[in-house]
Parts: sequence; C-alpha cells; structure tokens
Amino acid sequence: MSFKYTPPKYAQLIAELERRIESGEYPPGSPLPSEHQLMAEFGMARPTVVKALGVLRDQGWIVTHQGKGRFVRGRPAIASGQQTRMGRELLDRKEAQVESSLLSAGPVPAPNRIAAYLNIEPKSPVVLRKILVTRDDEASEISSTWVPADVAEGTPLTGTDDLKQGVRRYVEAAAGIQLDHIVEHVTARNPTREECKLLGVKPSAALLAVYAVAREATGKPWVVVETVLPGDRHELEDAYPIK
Amino acid sequence: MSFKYTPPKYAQLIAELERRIESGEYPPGSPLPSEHQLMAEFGMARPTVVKALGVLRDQGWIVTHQGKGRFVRGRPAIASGQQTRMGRELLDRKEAQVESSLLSAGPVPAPNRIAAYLNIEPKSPVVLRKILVTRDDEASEISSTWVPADVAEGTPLTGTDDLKQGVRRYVEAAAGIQLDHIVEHVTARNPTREECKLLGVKPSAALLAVYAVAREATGKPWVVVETVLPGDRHELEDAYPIK
DNA sequence: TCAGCCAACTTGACTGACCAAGTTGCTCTC
DNA sequence: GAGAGCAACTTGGTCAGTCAAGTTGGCTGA
Repeated sequence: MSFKYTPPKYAQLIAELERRIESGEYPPGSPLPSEHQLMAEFGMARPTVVKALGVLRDQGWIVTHQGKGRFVRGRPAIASGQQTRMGRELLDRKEAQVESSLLSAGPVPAPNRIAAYLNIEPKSPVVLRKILVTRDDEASEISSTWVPADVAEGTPLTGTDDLKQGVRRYVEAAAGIQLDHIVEHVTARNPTREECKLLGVKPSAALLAVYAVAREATGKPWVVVETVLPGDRHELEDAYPIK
Repeated sequence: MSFKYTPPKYAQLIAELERRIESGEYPPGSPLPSEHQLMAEFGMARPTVVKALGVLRDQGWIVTHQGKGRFVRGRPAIASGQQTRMGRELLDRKEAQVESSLLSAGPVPAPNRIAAYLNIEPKSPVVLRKILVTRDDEASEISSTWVPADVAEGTPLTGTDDLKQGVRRYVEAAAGIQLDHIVEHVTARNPTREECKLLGVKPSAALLAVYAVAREATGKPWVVVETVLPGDRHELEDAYPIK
C-alpha cells in the first residue's frame, strides 16, 4: 500500500514549461504559447494556467507584456535567495564540524564598533567567543562572536566545549526571539599583532574583515559574528540581479 | 476634466493591511482576519482577497498556515531586491555626474584575473578605462572598467569625454545584449605604487577591492568593473534575510 | 479522565465566466 | 500613401462556486 504524492496541477505546468525552456524547445526571446493555448493543451482552467505563469514570472523564467504575450528569458541565473552568504554560514557554523581551536570565551567590554553594531553603549558587557579556524592544516580565519552578556549567560557560548549548534540557535533560545535578517559589513584592515601570529601574516598584510549583525524582524540586533581572513588567500563572492 | 488612477482592488487591500500592520492595529504575531472576514469587510471576492494576501506573504509581511490562519510578521526588514549594491552603482555610474578624472582609456592586454572573470584568454585585448573618483576634494577610489576590445571599439568608453551614461548602456548597445546579473568578488590587498600616489595611502595600507562582473542571462560575462577603496575610509554594507 | 469523532472553521487548489486594458493587423477613407 | 477605426488577439483583474486538506474545540463513550 503506497501513497503517491501528486503535485498540484499548476506545479505540474510550471515543471513542464521549465523543461521545455531548458530543452531549447522554447528558446530565450521566443513567445510562450498563449493562455488559451495552454488551457487547451493541458486541459486546465485559465486561473490555474495564470497561477503557474505568475510563478514563472516572479522567478524570472519569463517576462510578460499585457496585450502582447509572455516571452522566455530562460533559467534564472540567480536563484533568488539561494546564494550562500557569508553571514548565514557564520551564524549557523557548528564548531564541532570544522577544524577549529577555541582562543577565548568570556565577558569583555564591548569595543566601539561592536557596541555600535549591537546598538548598546561602548564598554557594555558582552561575551566574546573567539576561535581560530584551520583549513588543510593552515590557519585560515579568526572568527569572533559577540553577544550581550545577559543573553549569553548560561549558554554554551561561554563554555569551552565545541559548539554543536550554530550561534543562531543559542541566541534565539536564550533571548526567546527569532533572528530574521543579517546586516553585513565588509572592510579591509591591517592585522593586529595577535592576528599576525595566529594567521601567519605580516603586519602589512591586508585582511578582509566581515561583520555579520543578526537582527530580529523589528530590526533589533542580537549578535555580531566577525571574521577576518587574509586577503591574499580569500575572496568573497556574491551574485545578484541587475534590477 | 481630470483622470484619476484607481489601483486594482487587490492593491488597495494590500495597502490597507500594510497600514494596519504598521499602525500596530495588527501587531506582530497576531492573527490576521480570515479570508471570509476580509471578503465581508472589503466587499471583495475570495480570489481577490487571496491574491492580495499572497503578495503580502511573498513580501514577508505575513506568514500563512493552512487550516490555522495567517499571522503578522511585520514590515519586512529587507525589502527584497531593493538594496543598493555596489556592482549596480558601478555599472550605472555616470562619470559626468561624479567628481572624477580620467586616468586612462585604451586597449591593454587582459591581466589574468580580469581574463578569468571575462572568460577569455589572458593577454587578450581589452579596453581599460580608469578613473579617479574624488569626494569632498579627497581622492576616494580608483575605478577601472574592462571590456573586450571588440565590444568597446567605437564606443565612448575609448574616448576622453566624461561618460554621460553608465557603462551598462554602452556595453548593451555595442554587444546587442541585455545584461542580467552581476557576480561580485570582494577581496583585500595592498596598494600598487600608483595607487599609493593617487589615493594618498601608505604601501602597507589595506585596500578593499571589488570586482563586479556583469553577465547576460545565459551567464556570459561582458564587462568587469573594478574599484579599489581604502579600508580605513570605506565599508561595504549589505542586508539579506537569514533564510 | 482520556481518546476518538465530528462539526465548524481555516487556507489551498480548481473550475467557469465576465469585464478591462493593451497590441497588432487589416480595411477604409481622405 | 497616411491615418483612423475596428476586430481579433493578448494579458490583467474580478466574480461566484466547489472540493481538498489542515486545525481546533466540543461532545460522547469507554
């Protein structure tokens, strides 16, 4: 006795039209069959056809022009919202799953930049958790997590064991909120003396510094994850539509 | 005799629901009125109500749960696709509208990195257009545009006049294509001797280097716009949803 | 008291129909 | 030959109705 999931009709139409676009049957720039033709071919009501075509338009597979028709663009080069983003990775990184060593984990006064990102007073108590990440036996990056002390208290963030979950989980649970979006800041700077030693770079080296500030839906920030990477060995990559 | 645009009914419903969410009448976490209630209150058919609610869901104002109802999230912190992106600005920048001076404009052999981004052989002929951008009478960034020579030939990119349009327009017209998306690479490096002189920084300074590669929908790249900024004076900022 | 069932409620999907707005090509008139 | 009008076609918006799938609360029976 097996149960078979049948997708809704509009989803089936989406899949078939994508297949035809991908196969070249409907090449970029060519007109799509009219709604009326698709209704006849697939035996569907117009609103069902229109729903499928609406999804394809929203995803960027086609463009529509009232009175003229719909035209093929092709598989969207950018899968909307699908890109890997540095901040997301940092927030969800499980220390137990990467080669890393804990440098420090405990309360410190918030430096000016971190205080500004967290919207708190400079020198407010925050918990700093700092690790050195290694890749292929080479020191690769230094990652620092900054959480307001009253939130981090009692969480594994202040402990010495490798984190089995990403920072996000601990902060969400401790603060009883859901993190919504990340504001990411990228800059370049020279390394501190400590960073020179840990990363094996010269004092004149150029480091990429990324600060991912995670906020809840209202915009209130709850955690900053900073990572510094030697510029000669790392490059951030991102893709987005032109308009 | 005046003509007044009346938005479609579903758009009016969207606007009213957004207003109520923003005003606190429907606070975050609270249930939205059911479809049936909205139909009665606004005198609309169910598909019209559903269409409006679908847009609000897609934009992140609400979340929906079949059988349970729809719940308020609030104004999305990230307006999808609305962020300013460095690559977009670079591609559409009109030299005539910024304080800049032309450093060079002419054919050069493609350096390795640029060739890789343009998917051409190293040392292939490309046109390099390089400008120094000034802000508040201070040298701020060096921007270089790299276009395959056969595309740039005959365009204002090889000329000495300030560009009145962004690079995008010239490339699209010359190549007879439409640019679709940008793949952006960010790294940190030390300045060249020339850059030290132009930007007024020390050889040990850390520069942010941004390469925006503009591609058509098929993924074929057509132009690279590089910009280098002193790290101590610049920071890139970006925001995106966590999931 | 607890578990199961059912009714009422909710959103998801689908149908058929009609009117509005935009596009294009053909025909007719000047 | 050029311009205007109209018919046929296209997508955009709206209505009314039905069935499917999921949730919740109340009632009944063990």
